[in-house]
Amino acid sequence: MNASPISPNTLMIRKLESSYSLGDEEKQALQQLPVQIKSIKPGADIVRIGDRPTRCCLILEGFTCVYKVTSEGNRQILALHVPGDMPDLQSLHLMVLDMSIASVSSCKVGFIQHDDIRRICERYPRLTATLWRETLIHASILREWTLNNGQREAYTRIAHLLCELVFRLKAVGLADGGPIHLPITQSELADATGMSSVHMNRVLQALRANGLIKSKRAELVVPDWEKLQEAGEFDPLYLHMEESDAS
Amino acid sequence: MNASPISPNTLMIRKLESSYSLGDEEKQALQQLPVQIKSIKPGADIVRIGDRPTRCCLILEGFTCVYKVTSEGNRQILALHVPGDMPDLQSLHLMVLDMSIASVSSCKVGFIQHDDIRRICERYPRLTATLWRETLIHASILREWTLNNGQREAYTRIAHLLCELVFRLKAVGLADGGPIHLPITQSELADATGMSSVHMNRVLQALRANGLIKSKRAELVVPDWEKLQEAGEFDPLYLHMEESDAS
DNA sequence: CGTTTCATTGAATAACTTCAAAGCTAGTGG
DNA sequence: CCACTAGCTTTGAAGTTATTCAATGAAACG
Repeated sequence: MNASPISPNTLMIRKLESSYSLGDEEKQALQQLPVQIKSIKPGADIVRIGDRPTRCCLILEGFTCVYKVTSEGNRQILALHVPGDMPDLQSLHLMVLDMSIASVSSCKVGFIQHDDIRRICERYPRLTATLWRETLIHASILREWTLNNGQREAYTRIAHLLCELVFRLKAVGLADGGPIHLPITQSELADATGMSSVHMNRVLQALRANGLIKSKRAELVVPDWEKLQEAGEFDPLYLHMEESDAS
Repeated sequence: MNASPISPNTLMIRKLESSYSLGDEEKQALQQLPVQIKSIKPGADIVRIGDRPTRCCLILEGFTCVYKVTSEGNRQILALHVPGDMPDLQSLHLMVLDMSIASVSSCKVGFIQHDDIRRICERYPRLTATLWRETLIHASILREWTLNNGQREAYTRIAHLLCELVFRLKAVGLADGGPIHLPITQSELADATGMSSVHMNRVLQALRANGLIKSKRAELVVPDWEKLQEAGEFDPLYLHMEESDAS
């Protein structure tokens, strides 16, 4: 289905380039980064809170999530990542991980050594800026999530989350008008939006009843994007795509 | 009360140094950054969503918050900042602001031109790392907030938030064992934790009844830190203080 | 074909919100 | 110095949203 013939490095470059222009030298440097590829089963931890990583990960196929758990055992999903994302760039500068990352679907992940990244960042400051920017965009997305979870009622909240996912998948070519492969359970969506899975189920039914989505298992269809966007109060500004920074 | 005789630059350096070692050259460069100081009334916007800032701000006195508002007009506070914090470093790399920043109390803010920061970052890559790190810590704090708001019940949630505020104020010398000057209204605490101000009021009363806090107006006393910490399930790992990165 | 995981349903309960009013406190201007 | 005002806190009662528990149904996997 996503039998992508492109290399991990090319995927990364395309993603970074999609919101920030890169020079030829930088691209070549990225192209030569060693990437260690690993396949991961659904629901497995990739890195854990408390770890002191010596490498960053790059999502190649499938979905992953960032999460934390309270002492009562309640899980909050803090981010969902799609192919091209680098979820733990922060470990370049924060020694101890303050969150865990797990696979949501079965997926392929590439690992890049911190040392390798640091080396090319020293040489190409523009690359530093690009990676910094990537972490800033993740922070912006989390701000929107926090607004969403804290201030919007369940119906709007879920519509918003679905809008974001579809939008981001479109950006990496994993969604067009047709059915979207979205292997995320209702329970996981519930953990991401801070609600119970029972309520998630009921609200999804309401969205379906209103014709905003069609969904079964791991497949999502959005018959009317405008309508869903409106229901979710979705404004993609916070994703910071298509900004050109010529400074 | 906080008649701090130290300069804005020194405050910034101390804050950055408190979690990351800086060389003499870097410190000197920071020391020479031009800072434009401005006094701001309570409840005033400092920068607004949609702006394209050409400078960053540095909190010198008082409290500020980052917030976003839904189209229904509900406000979510996404961060609270204390003196020494730089809330919008992100604007160095994201052209359009995706959030607003407002004063919570009356406060003093320093403004530093992007160009000036970029100049010294180019020259001292270690400084780039330090500022990047600062933005990453803010992101980590937001993750904890999102976990807190999404998964913990009101009582625990508020205890947690209060723990964090006290902890961060201690770190910049604005809290010792005694009464803490905390000019934040219950309504603002409610907006930060995603609950109604009425409920916030009732839960604060419960915390007081249990002897975890004493509070009136803009003053907070924590009679038993251990107890409050336990009630809030507070573990300061996510604040990433006292990490030494000698790499 | 059995097992597991995920989705769906109903009913009872709990947590929290909303609305509306009243009480406090600090600051303001006479 | 006092009365007034504005903003913040507190209270009660009713209503809503969402949770929990427990069970059933449906699809995927080996």
